[in-house]
Amino acid sequence: MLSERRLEVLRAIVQDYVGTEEPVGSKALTERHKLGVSPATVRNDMAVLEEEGYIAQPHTSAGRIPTDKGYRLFVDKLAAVKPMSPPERRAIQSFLESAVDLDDVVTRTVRLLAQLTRQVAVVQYPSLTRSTVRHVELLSMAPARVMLVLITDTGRVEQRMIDCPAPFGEASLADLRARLNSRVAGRRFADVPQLVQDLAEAFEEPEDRSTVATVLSTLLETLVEETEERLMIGGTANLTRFGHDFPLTIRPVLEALEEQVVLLKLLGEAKDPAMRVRIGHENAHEGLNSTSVVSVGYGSGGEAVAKLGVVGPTRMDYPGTMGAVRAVARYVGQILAES
Amino acid sequence: MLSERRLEVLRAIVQDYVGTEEPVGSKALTERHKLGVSPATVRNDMAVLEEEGYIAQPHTSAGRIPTDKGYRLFVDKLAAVKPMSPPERRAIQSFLESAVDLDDVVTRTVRLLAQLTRQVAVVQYPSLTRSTVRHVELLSMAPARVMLVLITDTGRVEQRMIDCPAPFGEASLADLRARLNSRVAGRRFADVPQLVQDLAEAFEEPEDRSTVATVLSTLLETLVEETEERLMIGGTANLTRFGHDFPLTIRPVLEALEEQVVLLKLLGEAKDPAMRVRIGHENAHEGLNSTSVVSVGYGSGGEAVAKLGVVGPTRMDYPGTMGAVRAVARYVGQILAES
DNA sequence: CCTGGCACTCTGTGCATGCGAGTGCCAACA
DNA sequence: TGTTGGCACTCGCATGCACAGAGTGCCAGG
Repeated sequence: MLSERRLEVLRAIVQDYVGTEEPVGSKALTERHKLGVSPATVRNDMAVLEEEGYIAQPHTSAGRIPTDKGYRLFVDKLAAVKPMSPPERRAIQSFLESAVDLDDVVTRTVRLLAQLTRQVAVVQYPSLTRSTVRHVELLSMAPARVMLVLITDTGRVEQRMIDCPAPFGEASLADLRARLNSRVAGRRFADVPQLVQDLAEAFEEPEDRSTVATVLSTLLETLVEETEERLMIGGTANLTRFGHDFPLTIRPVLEALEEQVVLLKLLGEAKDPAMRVRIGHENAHEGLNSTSVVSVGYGSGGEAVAKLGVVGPTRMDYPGTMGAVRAVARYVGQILAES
Repeated sequence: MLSERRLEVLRAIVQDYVGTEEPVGSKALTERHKLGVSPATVRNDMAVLEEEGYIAQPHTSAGRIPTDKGYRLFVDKLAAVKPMSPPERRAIQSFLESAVDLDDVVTRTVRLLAQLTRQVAVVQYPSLTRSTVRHVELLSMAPARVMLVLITDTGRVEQRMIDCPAPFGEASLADLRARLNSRVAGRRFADVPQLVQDLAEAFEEPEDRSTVATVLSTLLETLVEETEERLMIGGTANLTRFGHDFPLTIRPVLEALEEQVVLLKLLGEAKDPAMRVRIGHENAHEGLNSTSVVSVGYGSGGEAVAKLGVVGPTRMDYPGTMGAVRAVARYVGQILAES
């Protein structure tokens, strides 16, 4: 175990490096921080820290910079999440409150996150599977064409066109609509395909209804699959603040940001709503090995319906970023619960 | 007026510079192109071209690069739009055909454009104002809460929640819905607010209906305003191919790309569907002074319902880019017409 | 009007040099 | 044992300089 002072030295190195973007040496450290010891002592400590893999030097005779492992220790043991100031909180809340619909909430959240953290923001749309159904609607568009509209308690609306095998009367459509709603309204979305399946089996009589119900069931499943993964990103201009060598690092990051699949993995397992920090090589995706991802779940109730987070250089202000991410997630949750 | 050969020299300079990204000199030019004259002659021509402002040299004793004015001449007089090859056309068509809904069409179009041109792609959603209404629906969500759902002939679906001043019976809702649809279905979207207004005035009887109709009218107007401007971008990773000095150029471009308003202006006046090329300083937005924008309208009928285009360095392959943009626009139009 | 030749101007590169920041190690000290 | 000051050493980086290469402008001759 590292001594108290060595941890203090590590903390100082991380703080200075995050601020200056330059390798930090022993002398500069003792000048900027009140460590109460001489540069020589710090040098010894640094040697140990380097031995243990927490810091490294880019070249011999240069200062030290934290490694991924060093940042990890910093995040786990040395840093406290920095809470937002009351004015900041008010600003967040009022900015989010003026959103008119779900799209707007997400758009605003992305902007807000990007501005607060000065990094790239990623916000996942509230998951269908973990929302409950508020309303299902069937609209007759043409004799054999029906549009299905789904509305969730998080305000999300999805629609799909259905081509029916046979024309469909307005009366039977109304009947189906009523049965459908009485079955699924208020239920969790994940259960809906099964509920609809049951509904289909309950029919014995007119064939067309049962076939439509079957079509519905499969349609709902694909709908869930397809729309599960929507997300929105913003603040990509902040990538230019990555660092001096950034032409090399920025490209794979931009590429990764265009891959929805990668991003979703990035935000982490959707189950747990806890804040999660992935540092450098802890990210599975290779292009993101020099970035860190701070993500957290948000939701209207106690449970997370989706995730949001930011992507930035490993050299980032972790306490501040974590504070901002957490605060935004909290307020988005509130807004969704109200709407 | 410039002589035939001088135009030929300009064309050669543009082609070489676009290919190599390096200033092109007289000797290299005569080697790579069969101009039939000696380097010295080319030098004289270059001097004239520079005098006229079509080309410039970054430093004394360096080769020449085209100016914005040079590219403009090239695009207007010297370049023919390069048509896509049949296999490319087939690929475009089949890729777009497998889209399941409007969102998917737009997403795919963006990807396609970005891949084909290797530049940043921008696609505007089909305009509400210039579409026609296929269907309007009113859904009762709660006693005094109604959801309005709009479906256009381009497959676009928009919805808004309405808080009614007083509870609203299912019967009167159905009545209103029927009247509404008979009035607006098949009409141009731009006319809808007025039509609904007329509908409201036609009512004399139950007050609630007329108030709801009024609410509807204003709601529709704001809906149009708010949703007019949706667009999607992609291929930002291609920004890294901008050039050596790109850390300076890329930032304002990324910033501009996040400003919807700027982008919409960028695509040009929505009225005319003709292909448009804006080169360097021809772009009003300062951050885009070193980029060119190729945009064109697309639509399901003969008329443009929206625009799409790409943003790239002024040093781009104009014939190829224009060919790709035009082809994609054409096929997107087809797909929309079919759906 | 075109062409070859020539002098001139830059940029980019390789190389030697000097400076400064930072390190590692050691001997001395509490 | 842990801390400290001192000292030699190592690099990275900036500077200065010479040189090659590409390109230009201009001029005289065909």
